[in-house]
Amino acid sequence: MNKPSQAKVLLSRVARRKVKTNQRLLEVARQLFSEKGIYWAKVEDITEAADLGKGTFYKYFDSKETIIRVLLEEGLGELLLRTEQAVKDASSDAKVLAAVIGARVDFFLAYPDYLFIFHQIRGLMQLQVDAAKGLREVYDNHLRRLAQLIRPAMGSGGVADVRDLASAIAAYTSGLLTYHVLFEGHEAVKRRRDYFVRVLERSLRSLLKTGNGSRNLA
Amino acid sequence: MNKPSQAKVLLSRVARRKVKTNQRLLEVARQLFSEKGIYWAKVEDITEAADLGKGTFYKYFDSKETIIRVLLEEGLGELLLRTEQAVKDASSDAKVLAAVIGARVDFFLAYPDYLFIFHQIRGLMQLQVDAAKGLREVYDNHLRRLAQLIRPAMGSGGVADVRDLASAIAAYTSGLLTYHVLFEGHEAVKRRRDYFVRVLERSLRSLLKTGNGSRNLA
Amino acid sequence: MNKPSQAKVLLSRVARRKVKTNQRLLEVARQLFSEKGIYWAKVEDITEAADLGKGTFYKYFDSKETIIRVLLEEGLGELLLRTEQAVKDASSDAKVLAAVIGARVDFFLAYPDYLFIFHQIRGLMQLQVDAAKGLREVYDNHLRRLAQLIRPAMGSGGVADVRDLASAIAAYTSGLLTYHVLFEGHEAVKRRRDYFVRVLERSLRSLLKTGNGSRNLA
Amino acid sequence: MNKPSQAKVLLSRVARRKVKTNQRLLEVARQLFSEKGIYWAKVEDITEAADLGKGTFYKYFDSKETIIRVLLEEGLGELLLRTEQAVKDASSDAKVLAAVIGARVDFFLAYPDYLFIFHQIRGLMQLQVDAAKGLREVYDNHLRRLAQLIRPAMGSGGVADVRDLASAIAAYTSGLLTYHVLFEGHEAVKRRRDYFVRVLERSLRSLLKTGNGSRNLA
DNA sequence: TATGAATGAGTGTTCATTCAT
DNA sequence: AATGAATGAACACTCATTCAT
Repeated sequence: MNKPSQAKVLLSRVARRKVKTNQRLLEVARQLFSEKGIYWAKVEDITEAADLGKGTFYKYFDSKETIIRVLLEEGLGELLLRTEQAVKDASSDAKVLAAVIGARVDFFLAYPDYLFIFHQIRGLMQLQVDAAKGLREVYDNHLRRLAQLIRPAMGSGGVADVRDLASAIAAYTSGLLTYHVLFEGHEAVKRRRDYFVRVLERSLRSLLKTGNGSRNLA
Repeated sequence: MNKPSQAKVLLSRVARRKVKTNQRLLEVARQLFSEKGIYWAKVEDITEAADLGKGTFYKYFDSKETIIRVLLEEGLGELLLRTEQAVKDASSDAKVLAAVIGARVDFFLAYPDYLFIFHQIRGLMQLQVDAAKGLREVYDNHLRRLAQLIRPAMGSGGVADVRDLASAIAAYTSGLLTYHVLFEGHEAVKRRRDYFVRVLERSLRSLLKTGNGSRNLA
Repeated sequence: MNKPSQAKVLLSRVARRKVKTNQRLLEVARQLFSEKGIYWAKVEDITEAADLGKGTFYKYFDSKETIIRVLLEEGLGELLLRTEQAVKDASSDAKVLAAVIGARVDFFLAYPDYLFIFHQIRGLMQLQVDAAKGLREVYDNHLRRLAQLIRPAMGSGGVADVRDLASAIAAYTSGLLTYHVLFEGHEAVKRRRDYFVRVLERSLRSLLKTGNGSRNLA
Repeated sequence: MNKPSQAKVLLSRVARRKVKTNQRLLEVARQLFSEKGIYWAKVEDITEAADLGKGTFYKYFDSKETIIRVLLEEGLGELLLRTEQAVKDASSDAKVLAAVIGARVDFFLAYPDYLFIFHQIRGLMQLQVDAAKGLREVYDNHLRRLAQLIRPAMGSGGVADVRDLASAIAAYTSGLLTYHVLFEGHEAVKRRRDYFVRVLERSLRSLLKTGNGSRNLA
């Protein structure tokens, strides 16, 4: 009765350590990718900043590409979580869009590194390059889930596909914020948070009304 | 009377050939940078696609970085040219903004490759990387000129600096189009050209009215 | 009591290996530079001869230029060490010059590769080429130290500057030996070691007496 | 009677022009090789300095290696010519050595570029590199002829082979001058021309007396 | 004949990844 | 598990040489 419990405690201590190392690598990578760019940030830069041996990196991630994908997954995961909560909390269908946008804006204001990383990854995804394959899948999955989330609240708007609205929400929000954070700084944007939410909602509603007969390229 | 003319023809034939090769390299680079990304498109990819020897590239451009900058310069140059014409053609100050936006939208619809290249370059510019230095200079110069162009037509709006409006015009336009061309395709966006001009004008005017007390980071 | 010692042994094994690899690279480079010339000996030739991967070279030396400089520094360092010892051991001021020359001759007979490498580097140093910059600094530093070493023993000879004598010692010794080792072979020169010391001393003393009103170009 | 003469005149004009271009290339190459070094001076540097097209170089010389060899041949040819004259002018056998040395010193003072070029070429010749083959042959030929020239004047000295004396004359002279021109400047050495001749004669006579049982490596 | 645009083998260097310790 | 020394494929770039004009 003691042994197993001891083993469990020991294991969980090791396990906790592993989780911590994993997170440290991800955090450091996020920051470096944002500062220096995905290609210019070297694996060794990451392990050095995380105060780990270079080999350790490969104990946690199969490759540099993998950590990029994991970072994308984590970011989009957290983003979805917040979006889900926002949808739940919305008092009416009419307020869902604003709530969703607000959640996403808040996410990027909480993790501005992700703005620049997502900018780079969006650039990557559209390239005819192997590195892009896995990323596109992750991103598409996020859009799919986002679409499911907002579908109930959307009437039969002009947009043929809620999926298109989802991708527009994603693109507009991070596009707009990337630009403004870059030029006005994180703090200034934070202060005008509500303004940006309003602008985005208006733009997206306008998109909704117009309809666009788009074919989704994804 | 024949000799000199012949010589001239001969000379201009060689000269024309050089100009053509230069253009071919730029065109091919533009396409490959757009398709595969600036990082993944190798110099040899470019020369191969242009059906030239690898060394030839370096007769025309000092380095890979140089061709990226030249491409940026050329693109922004053409963009400015069209913008200038649009401002001249505008029948009133009130129509200048729409004209400018229209010119820029038309540019990107004419050279969609530039959308993706600019997206990448904008990503590059903000990085703390040597490669970014020269590019930022070129881009800033463009924004400065754009600001000069629209200044006369702008009253004293809420935006402290016309320069901020200029950078917003640049960022909003290519940001919006990048996204829509990617997801709806070039043709679909072309058809809705006027819609996008209207959307952009409205967003930018809204920005103008709001004012933002931004500090320009550039 | 065992663990730390084990760890220490383990660490020193790796450390020793590193030192060994470093030395192997330097040795191989010294030999190849001497045999094939600094220009014709390629980095890959060196790593191949050292039975290492090409990338390993750059873990130990920043560039090919660096290993040349390190080789020069090491050679001149050892040369200075032997010269210092010789000066200390000299029983009188009058014997210092002969002792210094003897030490330098012995050095080159012990490491004949350095004769040819120094010949090349001296050629390099005088060129108006970037590669020469760092080397000249190292060499000048050596001459400066050599001058300090012999100054106490030198009266006020006809040479305005002991520094000039130092550079003459350096140049005459390796110049003469380079030629004779090349034409008579290492062994033959070794046998006549004392003869060369005498010849060099006489030539240098003659230089001293003459005086030359030279301006030192270094 | 007219035609051939015309043809001859025309031909000789062209021929003269060719000779001139040839000489210009050689002169420019000599200077650049001396200034920047044989490897660092590019073929294009030479043609550019000579104000010729790059292709023209290859109309006159098969390769870069060829021009180096021609330069060596020309230099050694002129050197031999002057040496021959000096031997002829010598009033007695005893004065031949001094005359030969004087002629060679004067040559290098007239064409100091050759000092640095010969330094480099001597370095090259000893390398186990293909580029060295042809050069060694040219140099050896010069030494052979130099030996023939001085043989009559040499009694049966201690040197087993006059050939060894010849190579010593060649090496000592340019070795000593290279060093002194480099450190004291061309002008200073010119002023002390007679001193250097005396020093060299003494050193070489000392070599003669000693004998060395050397095996010639060439 | 003179040219210089074009070439591509060859070089130094980088960096993601592996693996012995 | 953690490490970091070692690796080598891959890349940007150079330059002697060729050849069409």
